[in-house]
Amino acid sequence: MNIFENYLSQIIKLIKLNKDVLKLQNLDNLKNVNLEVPPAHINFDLSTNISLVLSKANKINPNNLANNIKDLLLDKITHFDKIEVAGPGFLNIKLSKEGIISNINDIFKNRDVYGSKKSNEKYNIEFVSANPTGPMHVGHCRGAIFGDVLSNLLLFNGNDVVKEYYINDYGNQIKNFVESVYLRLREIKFKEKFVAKEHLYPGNYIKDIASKIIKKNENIKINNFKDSFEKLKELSLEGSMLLIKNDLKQLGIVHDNFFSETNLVKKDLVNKAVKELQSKNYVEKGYLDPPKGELTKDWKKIKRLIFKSTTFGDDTDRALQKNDGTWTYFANDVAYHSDKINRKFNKLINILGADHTGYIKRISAAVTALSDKKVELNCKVCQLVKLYKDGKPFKMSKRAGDFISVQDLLKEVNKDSIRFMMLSRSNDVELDFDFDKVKEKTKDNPVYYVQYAYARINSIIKTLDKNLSDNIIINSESFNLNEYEKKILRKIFEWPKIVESASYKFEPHKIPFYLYELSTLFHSYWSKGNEDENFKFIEKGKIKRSESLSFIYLIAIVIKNGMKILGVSTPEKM
RNA sequence: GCGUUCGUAGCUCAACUGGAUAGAGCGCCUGACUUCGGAUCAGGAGGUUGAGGGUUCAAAUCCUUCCGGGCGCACCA
Repeated sequence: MNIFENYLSQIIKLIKLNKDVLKLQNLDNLKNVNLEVPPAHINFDLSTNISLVLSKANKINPNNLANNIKDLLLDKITHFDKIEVAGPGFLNIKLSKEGIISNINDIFKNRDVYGSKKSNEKYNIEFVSANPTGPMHVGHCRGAIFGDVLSNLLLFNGNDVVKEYYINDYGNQIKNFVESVYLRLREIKFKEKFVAKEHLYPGNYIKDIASKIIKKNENIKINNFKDSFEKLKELSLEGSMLLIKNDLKQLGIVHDNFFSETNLVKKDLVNKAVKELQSKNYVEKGYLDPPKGELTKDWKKIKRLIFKSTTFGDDTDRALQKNDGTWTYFANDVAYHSDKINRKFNKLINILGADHTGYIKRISAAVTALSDKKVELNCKVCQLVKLYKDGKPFKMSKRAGDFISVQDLLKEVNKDSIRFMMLSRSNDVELDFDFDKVKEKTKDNPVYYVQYAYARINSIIKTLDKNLSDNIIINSESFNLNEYEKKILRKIFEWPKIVESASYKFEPHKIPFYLYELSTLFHSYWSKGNEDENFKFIEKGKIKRSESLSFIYLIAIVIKNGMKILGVSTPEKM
């Protein structure tokens, strides 16, 4: 339980007990009451809107109520030292010395898990799921890191999390990919010239995959594409997935499960899923209207199986069968999600690229239908990454094969910078990724700024011949905080709140922002010593005040916990 | 046309499921290095939160109508 939850529950308990004294009849909207960090210019530790919320429901003056609550809290909660009624009726609270020390000790006790909030859900989080037709490019990077960090965040809170990659190894794109490998194989073996056609993959990595296949399978039959397809598909996919897994590994991402679309079809899971939808009466055999937007050439009016996704708010019903009667990509995906439900996950998360926004309604509808509204599917969309180099936009073209791969990126920038940078914006906003900035080792590059704060802390600890895992004992007799330390402490107390809101809305970007702010406070705290001797931490190799030592430790604990969630290293020296 | 998403300082973005005087970084201006590591710090200027209307003690946040940008709109994947 964090500091806010702890005190809020105490406050609410007291209000309930003293309902009559406070002349409150209606306590229905107590859930709207919050306890939070006051704005920066207000010199208090906590702030609550309780009298504003309750005065409305009970039609009484918020200021009078606030004063009554103030007296009650000061009387009953020993950790509260001073309370002021401010603005329209906020209660600002200062903690007593015992309160502060008790909360600090709590942090030292919890250490690695400080900030986590116990939760016990079973999550499946699907991310990356890049087509297995080649290595990853920069565009995949954002969703990959977003998904990984979100997983870390949910794990930090004690949830059960399975990180999953859906391999789209079925359908036309794969066929084209395998054909490209096939032609490269013939190029190597029969010296046939590879003729680049529109539907084929031009990249050099196809050659690499082909030559690896030949090395391992000298006698592979490639006389006829149709006959060798199955075997070749298996080998080609092995090759491309190896590339992708290597890219992911270098970014610090490891999936728990790779789920193959082909297997889904082989195991007949699609039939089963469609039958299940049919039994629930969400499928009909009928005609779809032609698409509304631009005219499409190949549209045909054919009777086919249709999922009635409009029942759940989709714009139009969706086809489960193609013209030739085989299943659509969507039908397969329905089966995949049905399988997730059958594996007893109660929370599903999909991380998608911006170009899949239009897909969310139909797949959510399918999950709702299949689970009888019991399982929640949350789709998070990562907007585009715009690359900049030398101040100019850097265009990519996948068709021409001149896209920037994750490998290209890693050649220039380290993993830590990439991860931190990719999370430095909310996922639903486009992100400018500037090659030059991300290489800088200055304040312009926030990852170094945060790492540097941590390294500085370590340099102090080393000077004192101490260890970060040491137990800090706070001497309550002489414990006295200066203004900077009070500011820092409030920030430290805020950490659990940041974790909570980041997990609640699936918005991991709040963590880098917070860590940056915390680091700012630290660098400023540190620099006070440059201006004023009295603020130096160390004198003749010894710590001057035990308070400052405990603060350094607190900051280090939080930075470490935060960076661990981000999957970014915290070097002790830089 | 429909859906979706965004619009906040010159630029790039925050703002904790409606809170107090809307905050950072960059850029610009001023200052601090025989340094407890300057990969840093201190200070300053900079705003009608795209526009109008509504809901309420309280709106950048919710509703509504416009305006503008992104993405999507096959039975493809």
